[in-house]
Order: sequence, then C-alpha cells, then structure tokens
Amino acid sequence: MTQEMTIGRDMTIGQAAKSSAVSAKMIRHYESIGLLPKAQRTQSGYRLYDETDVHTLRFIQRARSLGFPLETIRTLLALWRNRRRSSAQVKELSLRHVEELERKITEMQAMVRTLRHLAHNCHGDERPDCPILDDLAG
Amino acid sequence: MTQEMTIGRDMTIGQAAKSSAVSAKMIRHYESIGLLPKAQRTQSGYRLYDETDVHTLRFIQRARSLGFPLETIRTLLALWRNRRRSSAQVKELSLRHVEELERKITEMQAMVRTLRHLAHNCHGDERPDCPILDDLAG
DNA sequence: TATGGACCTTCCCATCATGGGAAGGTCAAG
DNA sequence: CTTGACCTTCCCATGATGGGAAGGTCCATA
Repeated sequence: MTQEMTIGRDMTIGQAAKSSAVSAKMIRHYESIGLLPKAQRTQSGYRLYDETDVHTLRFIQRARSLGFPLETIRTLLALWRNRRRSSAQVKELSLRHVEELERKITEMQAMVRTLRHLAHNCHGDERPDCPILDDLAG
Repeated sequence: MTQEMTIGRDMTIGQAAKSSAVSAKMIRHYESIGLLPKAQRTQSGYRLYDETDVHTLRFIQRARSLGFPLETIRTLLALWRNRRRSSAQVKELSLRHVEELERKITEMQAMVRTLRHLAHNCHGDERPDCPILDDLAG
C-alpha cells in the first residue's frame, strides 16, 4: 500500500474488523447512522482506522453482546466520552435494559412452560391425535 | 356435507380481525405469503371470511403467541389439516422450538447476570466513575 | 511490466413480523 | 346526496445483520 496507509497504526476496515470483532459491513453501517464518526480516507477512498477507532468499535461490540440496542449504545458512547457524566445515568440505562431483558425472558419462559406441558401429553408416535394441535385449534 | 355448512356467515376482513385477534394488515400479509388461501371476494373486491377461515386465523394467532415462526406455522397448519399426520412430527417441531426458546433465554439470562453484577458495583450517583462503562471499554 | 488475487468502494436486496399511511373505491345510514 | 366508516393496493419503516454485484485499488510475484 501507499505510505500514508502504513504510517502509525492506521489500518484498513478489514483489519479494524478483525481487531474489534465487528464486521466490515457493520462498521460501515455504524458510520452511516452516525454511531461512529466518519472515517479518515486514503486518497483512493479506502477508510482508515486508528487505535482509538478500534477502541470505540470494541466498546460497541461489547455493548451489543450485552444486548444493548444501538440507540442506547449511542447514548452510552456519549456518556463514556463525557467526563462530567453521572454514573447514575449509566446505571439507569443499564437497569432499564435489564428490565426489558427480563420481560422477554419471562414471556419466553411462559411459552416454554406451555409447550413442554402440551408436548408432555403428546404421545409422539405415528398416530394423529395430538394435544398440541388441539390446543392451537382452540 | 350439508349446504348449510358452506353457506356460513361471511364477514369482512375487519370483522375477521376482531374475531381472531389478528390484525387486518396481518391477514392480508398471511394471504400474500400463502399461509392462508386466497380469500373469497365480493364483486367490489372486498375479502370475505367464514368461520373456517376465522378458525385458521385463531390457530395462527395462538401459534404466534407461543412464539412459533410463520414458516413453522405453515407446517403446523398442514399437519393440522392432514388426518394421516403422526403426532411425532408435531411434537418434534414443538420441542425443537422449545430448544430455540431456551437457547435465547439462556443467552439473555447471561446478559442479565453480567449487567446486574456491574450495576451492583456502580454507585449510581453524580460522580462519573462507573464500572459498567469500564467493562464496556475493556 | 503485466497479471492475479485479495482487498476495498457503493448500491441494492433479503431477513422476520409487524405497522403506518397515502390515494382512492365501496357501502350504509341519515 | 353526503358523510363516515370501512375496504382496496402500494410503498415505506422498523432493527441488526448479511449477501452479493459491479467496479476500483494495492501489492507480490512471474
């Protein structure tokens, strides 16, 4: 590559993707929705990333792995960068997310309970009689 | 058998929606993807539904409320209509769905555990120090 | 120096289930 | 005949992600 691309720790999107465990596709997407600042470009148009960018990408990756939606991550990133943030705000966001997760968990557990119960009463043989279908049919 | 069984009380899509708890929008969608047969039409083009259609809609609604994806519901409907089905097939589908639900539940529970732990160690006051952000930042 | 392959670019489309809304037609009651 | 509630089709949006096409760039090697 040209010199400008080997100066310092700049790397291409593919290298940033490997370093952050965020796909190149997603990195471009995050930039397009303003979650990431617009990347530097080489003269030929290739995006360039430095260690700071990769740090941000890892932050996003970790937040995603905890289930935070991108809009919440946008706020978390702003708080992260804001030295005058209050930890109360971060905690508040996190606990609201936990509540949402628990709501979904409870919902799915109810489904599992019902289905396990129905399946338990289903012979599961070659005959057509089936309490599961009976339930669905009302 | 009798004519009376096929000359039922036809209703418009709005009435079928109310009777089945499936929105008119979704009824049209289900028809468009072939989950429902094409509805009868009045001369002016209005869709018409009878009790059999509503029964099918309620089946779909109930299956959705148990989290089954539409493609699985397509299969469930075929089994429901097939008098020579084996209950084993229905049970199999159901238990595979249960496994998928439990996989997601487990995943979300891990998120909750991590987040609760981090939040527990976060003061949640006006100061900026925050273990949650520290974790996200790696 | 030419070529090939690995990388990059943008753009469009698909997923999954659902809803919003526009533009326009139909129907029944007043 | 008007009005309002209902219906039609069509397009777009959600949220996070991926696939893939068409075409440009970079660099090592023959």
